[in-house]
Amino acid sequence: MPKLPPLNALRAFEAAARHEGFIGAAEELHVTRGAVSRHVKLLEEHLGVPLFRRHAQGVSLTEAGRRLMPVLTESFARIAREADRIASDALDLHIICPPATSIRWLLPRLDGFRDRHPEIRVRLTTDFHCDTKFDGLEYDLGFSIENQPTRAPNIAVQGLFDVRMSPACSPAYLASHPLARPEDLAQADLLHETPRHGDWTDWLATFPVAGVDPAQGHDFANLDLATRAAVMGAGVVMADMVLCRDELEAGTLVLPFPEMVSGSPLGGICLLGMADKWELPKVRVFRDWVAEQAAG
Amino acid sequence: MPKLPPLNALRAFEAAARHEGFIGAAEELHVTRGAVSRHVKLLEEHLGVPLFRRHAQGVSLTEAGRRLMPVLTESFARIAREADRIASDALDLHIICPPATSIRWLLPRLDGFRDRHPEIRVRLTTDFHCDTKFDGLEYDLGFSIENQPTRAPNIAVQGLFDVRMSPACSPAYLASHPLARPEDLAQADLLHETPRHGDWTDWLATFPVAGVDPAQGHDFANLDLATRAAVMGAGVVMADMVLCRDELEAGTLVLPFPEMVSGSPLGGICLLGMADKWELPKVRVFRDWVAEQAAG
DNA sequence: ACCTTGGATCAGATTACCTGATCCATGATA
DNA sequence: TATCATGGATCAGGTAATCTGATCCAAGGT
Repeated sequence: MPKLPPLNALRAFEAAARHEGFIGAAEELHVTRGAVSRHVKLLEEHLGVPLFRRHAQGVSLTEAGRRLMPVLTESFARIAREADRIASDALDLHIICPPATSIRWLLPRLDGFRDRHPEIRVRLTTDFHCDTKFDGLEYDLGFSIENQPTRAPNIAVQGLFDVRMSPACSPAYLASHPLARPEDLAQADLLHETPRHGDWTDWLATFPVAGVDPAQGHDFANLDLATRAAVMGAGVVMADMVLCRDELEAGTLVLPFPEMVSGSPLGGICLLGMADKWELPKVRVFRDWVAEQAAG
Repeated sequence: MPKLPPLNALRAFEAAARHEGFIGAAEELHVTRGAVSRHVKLLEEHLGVPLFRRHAQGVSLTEAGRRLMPVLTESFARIAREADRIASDALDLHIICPPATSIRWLLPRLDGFRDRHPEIRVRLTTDFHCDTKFDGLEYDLGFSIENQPTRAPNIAVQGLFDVRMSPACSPAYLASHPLARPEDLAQADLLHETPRHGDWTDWLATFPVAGVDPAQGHDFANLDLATRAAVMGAGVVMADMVLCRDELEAGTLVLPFPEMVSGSPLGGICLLGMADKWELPKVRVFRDWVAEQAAG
């Protein structure tokens, strides 16, 4: 098992070797030359070999020193580079967001945030398991669909907008599959997102409709895909009023039962963050911007 | 300019990451878990990112930790490996010796030393510039041809044998180039070693012979090559009685003027060493063995 | 012969580090 | 469900490693 020499002595030696003198190294390390001299001597004693030849003007490497130096220079540079990258990543704003919210709501607006705050580099991770994954370590903020506002005391929450759902389909689908009454949904193709798979169940809990099997229909990996399938006329999706606003305004999706929009029971979209980071400038600024977007 | 985090903290983190826990790391580093905890915390503060996720049983790496760990593991291993090699080389006995002495005297005897002291690994460097190169840093002992026994006070010297020189040639050369009297050397092909080029001059200073031009003849990179050229009948070499003993005993070289053997003025072969290492076991043992070989 | 440069060295000050005790959260055990 | 075991966090206090700053010394340059 190879043993590691004293690391600070290695660093002093490496600096001295690079500067070809102890004074240069001392300046770089913000210590006196005596300290560098001591470190080098310690390392030489540890290894049992002289690493420098001392002459009147500076020092020069011995064979042993010449072998050791490049290893140290490269290793230290590699460590410093990686540590720097990690530290600078920590300055970025890391956000995690579920797929549909990410692709249909956040991403289209994010350029606006970047324009307003070019100094903050936003790094968005789109993943379904936001709420369970969110522990404040990897991510500064997380989007989540919550109906219980209670969480661990160190997690702060900021509500954005309610989840308001209603069945939606393309005008073409509506023409070929008459949906005059809610009961007609029993014959319709229901479109689901698989990970939650509760959208239809939740809505039917609010608006009980006899004869509709909430398990029937097609499954999609996320709500965005299900919605796009609905636009293409594949069936009826349980559409979120906010996330599907573009399609509803453009008329590519229509609501057969516009009066039957479920409200808060299904929960609301909110932002999660660690309580101790909640007021960091980068977090604060993003929270304010998101709140503004959600209101507008 | 990337900045290097505290190195001891990096080492503690690396060990903790490898052991997936602070206790294992603490044992490896021979400290308490509190110390490891402190180091890791320090590093996390330095980088501004958590490196571990703490749970009840041990810890697991965060994204940042997962990026940092392999860099450290590899770098430290590389440093430890090289440092170990350098340290173990320091245990070897490093000797520097001029070419002719090396090839004609030391090397043939060295197996005998290895047999007697298999625990000492001898590393022989054959190089002309022994005496100037020898500073006790790269080499533990150096062979040198000295005529002035005074050196720096920190250099110890041990005489081995005198340099005793006399012209020598092959029997065939002698037959075709009669060398009845020293003056006949004026017509002979003199064989020189180039780096010193003083062998004939020195000998002629002891035995002045009218008409002989010490610059005339052929040059060889070292005395061994010149001697082998003489054996092949190329001319007359200034042969060392010790280094050419084999050829003289076998009769492949003969001395036209056996009574004209120069003595101590040309100096003697000796061993050089740093005074402070002079009595190290490995040095002592080698010195004794060389003295024995020189006497025998 | 003088001065400048650059490393070696030492006593004393300072800092970083380690210890060892205690606390706390979690998951296993009964 | 209470208890225990495990493993990390934390803190005050002591110790050891490290740094400072003065001084010394050797080697080149002028």
